[in-house]
Amino acid sequence: MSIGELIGGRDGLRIPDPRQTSVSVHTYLRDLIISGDLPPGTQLKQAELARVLAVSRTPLREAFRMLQEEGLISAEPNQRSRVVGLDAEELDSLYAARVTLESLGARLTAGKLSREELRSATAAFREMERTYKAGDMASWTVAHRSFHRLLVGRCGATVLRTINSYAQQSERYVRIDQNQHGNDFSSRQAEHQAIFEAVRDGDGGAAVAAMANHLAGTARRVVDGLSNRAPGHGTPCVDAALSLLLNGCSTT
Amino acid sequence: MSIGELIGGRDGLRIPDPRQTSVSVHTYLRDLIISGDLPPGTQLKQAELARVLAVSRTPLREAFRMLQEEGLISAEPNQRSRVVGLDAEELDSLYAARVTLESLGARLTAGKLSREELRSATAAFREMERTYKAGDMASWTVAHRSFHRLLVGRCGATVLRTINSYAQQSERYVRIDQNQHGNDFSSRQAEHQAIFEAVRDGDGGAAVAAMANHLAGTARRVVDGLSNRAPGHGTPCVDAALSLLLNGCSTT
DNA sequence: TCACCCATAACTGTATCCACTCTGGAGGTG
DNA sequence: CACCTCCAGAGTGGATACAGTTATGGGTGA
Repeated sequence: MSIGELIGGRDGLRIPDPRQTSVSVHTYLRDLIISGDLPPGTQLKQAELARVLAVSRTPLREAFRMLQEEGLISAEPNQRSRVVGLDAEELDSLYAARVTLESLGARLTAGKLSREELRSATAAFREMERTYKAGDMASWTVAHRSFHRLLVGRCGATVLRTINSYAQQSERYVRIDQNQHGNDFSSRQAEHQAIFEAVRDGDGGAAVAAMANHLAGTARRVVDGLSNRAPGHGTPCVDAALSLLLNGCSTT
Repeated sequence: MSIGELIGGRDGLRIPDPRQTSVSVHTYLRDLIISGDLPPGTQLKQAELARVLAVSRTPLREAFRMLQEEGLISAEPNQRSRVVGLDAEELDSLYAARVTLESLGARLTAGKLSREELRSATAAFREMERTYKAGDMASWTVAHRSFHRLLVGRCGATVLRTINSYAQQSERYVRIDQNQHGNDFSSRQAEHQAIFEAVRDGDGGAAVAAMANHLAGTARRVVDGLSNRAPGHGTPCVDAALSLLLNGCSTT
């Protein structure tokens, strides 16, 4: 399957600022990978992509380097880059780190959000309900992303970047989750509400517990879904992280 | 201060594989930044750097994009890139994440190292003692890095990449720590030993406790050292992370 | 002394060229 | 028929030149 065919139905590349074409290309390709339009294993040929996107190879190669640094594509010398896929094991450890980091982020953020930020979080929460009921999952994803980002907003720029990167990585597989378990929305929304209230009220412990349980639940469903086609092996890493966050290191 | 002068005393750029000049340039520049030879705020001019390193701008710009993705340099359109510096607050949150992630890594690795890996860790441990007594801090850093990496070796490729990135970021500031507190080597080495034994014996809880305490101690010294020139504000993020790892989320 | 302006320098993107490497198929060999 | 070798074409990586745009810094005038 050629790249031109794969992205044929999508919106084309937008370059709002011609001074940073490589950034636009990077964002565009990242979205293609995260959305699943470029499935794992897809070969990315520089010349073909440059022709399809109507940019030269120079900014394209810079975008490749950024994607490579994020772990989304592979890059071996003189070999075509490929979209990287995660197996169940890797996804388990990724989610374990995500559970841990976002829980820490929620704890560091608890009680520190401004009135303005709290209002934004509430708005995102309501937007999630609205878009879900309307079946507009694309907008739901945007609101969901914004909601989670606000609730870990005080953990420093570097850590925030990592959390975003992990969220993007795992978002590729959440799509599976959404399709398979589309009807337990209300319980997930209740989890979101619990996180929000704990962070709003400055209860760091509750924020950690709520965030950890929420993400661990997602992780279990996603990894299970991925394992349907392969031998399932559970989520040992996520379980370890969850136990660590809830009970501390005393319980081995 | 020009770049030529800053790196004049150092070894030049080595390009072992001419097929990946950009990777060599990336590694070289990263080392320069981490070592402090390029202090925060240093302007990086593409043309000048390309001339000094005897490479063209193409691989140089790819290296810049990778450094930017790692948060080591800033990149605004049509502006010179600058080496990014961390303030005490950002360093605190970075270390909080590092404490959390590496403790998780140690837990996931506990009891899973092969005999070969355990031997390598022991060798690195002894090398740290030898090089420290010999005053060869460059070699000590290499051994120390290797030691820490081995003890979190089973936490998945993505997380391992993050841990490495964080370690590099903070390594820039540990140098200060080494100079100021060079004489408590024995206690730090005891901490290293405690981590090693817990991981070797498969005691996940002890591994977490040992790793968390070790890194938190380093964090406090480093942040304190950084705050000498600025108003000190302690390490609230690291303290929160440490409490979370040791006691779980029940204690707020 | 300070504010402003302009020439210079620097960055970005594009295009093109060349060297090197890898891939995949044709053809030969056992 | 399976396997190997070899080679042409495709692909990547790097160097260089050029155009357009912007920041910078020093000189000038108030």
